[in-house]
Amino acid sequence: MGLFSKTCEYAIRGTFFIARKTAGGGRVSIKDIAAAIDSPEPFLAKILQDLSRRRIVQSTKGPNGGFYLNEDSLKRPLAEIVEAVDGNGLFTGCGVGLKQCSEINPCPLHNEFKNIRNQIQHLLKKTSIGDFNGDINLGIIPFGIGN
Amino acid sequence: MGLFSKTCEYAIRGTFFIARKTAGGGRVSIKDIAAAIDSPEPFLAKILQDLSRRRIVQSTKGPNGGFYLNEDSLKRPLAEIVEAVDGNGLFTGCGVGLKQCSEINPCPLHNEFKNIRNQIQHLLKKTSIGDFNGDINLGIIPFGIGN
DNA sequence: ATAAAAAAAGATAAAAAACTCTTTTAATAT
DNA sequence: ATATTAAAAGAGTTTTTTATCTTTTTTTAT
Repeated sequence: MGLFSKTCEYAIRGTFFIARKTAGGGRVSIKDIAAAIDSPEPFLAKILQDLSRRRIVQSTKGPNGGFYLNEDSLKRPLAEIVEAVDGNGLFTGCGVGLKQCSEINPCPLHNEFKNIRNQIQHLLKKTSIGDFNGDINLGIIPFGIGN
Repeated sequence: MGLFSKTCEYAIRGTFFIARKTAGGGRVSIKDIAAAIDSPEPFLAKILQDLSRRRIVQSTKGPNGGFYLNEDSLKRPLAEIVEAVDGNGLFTGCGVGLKQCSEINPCPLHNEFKNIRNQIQHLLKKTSIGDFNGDINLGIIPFGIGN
């Protein structure tokens, strides 16, 4: 198990790919996204459907349709995708699930976990969906051939 | 989803409880452990069975039997429980599952995730199962009534 | 030796996550 | 208007995780 569920990883990778691919305008189809980010197409379709309902990504049907991102969406933090898909379990509660553990009565590991989780949250909040589109990423290519 | 699977949380809580409860000698039964750490008894039994096979906890059958920890086990890092139960997915690979991402060709988030995961690993490695038994924990009580 | 206690082992069940397939709806080009 | 394209919606299926139940084995006390 990684930090995120598989569903969430697909959601992040898919959204990053849409951002990059449609940076100059246009749309990209589920088929193309799925192929590029190595995810099962119909499953990804469901995930993006959900993100679309939540206005995290945009889509249109019909010829020349597909997924894209508007300006607002590009500015959204990664944290919104993670929260939408995995909830906030990564950021809240006791790290080891102790009922009696809280801010007031912290378990011995509480503050250390809290520190780590705050860092995760900070990273996901400061990173926006559109952050890695341009030359900013210094030649690093986050996706495979055909990106 | 938190950092760990539920199975792993039960394993950690259970082992901590065994450590504390048998610090002065003796054994503790699954029944008592399950009640104290708020986990389903037969499920916890399976988990501890597994940890027992891996020599992470000790057990004996029969009257006055139950679970306990020997000196070696008390010194083991929490990381061993986590690895045994959840594997090393939390510490390795790309944070968002990018195939093309690696040390040599890192994705834009690679190093930030790596840093966070190293911290998690360090915390789990430096913390031993027996660490929170004595006065060390400064009056903090990690378990409920009857601990 | 026998009975009782307690974990180990094995087999099964329920719930959640991951994944697939089919039909419907919306958009566009002709 | 019609055909075509592509996502949305809905209804499954499969796999994994979480949880339960029953039987067996081991240990101890009597």
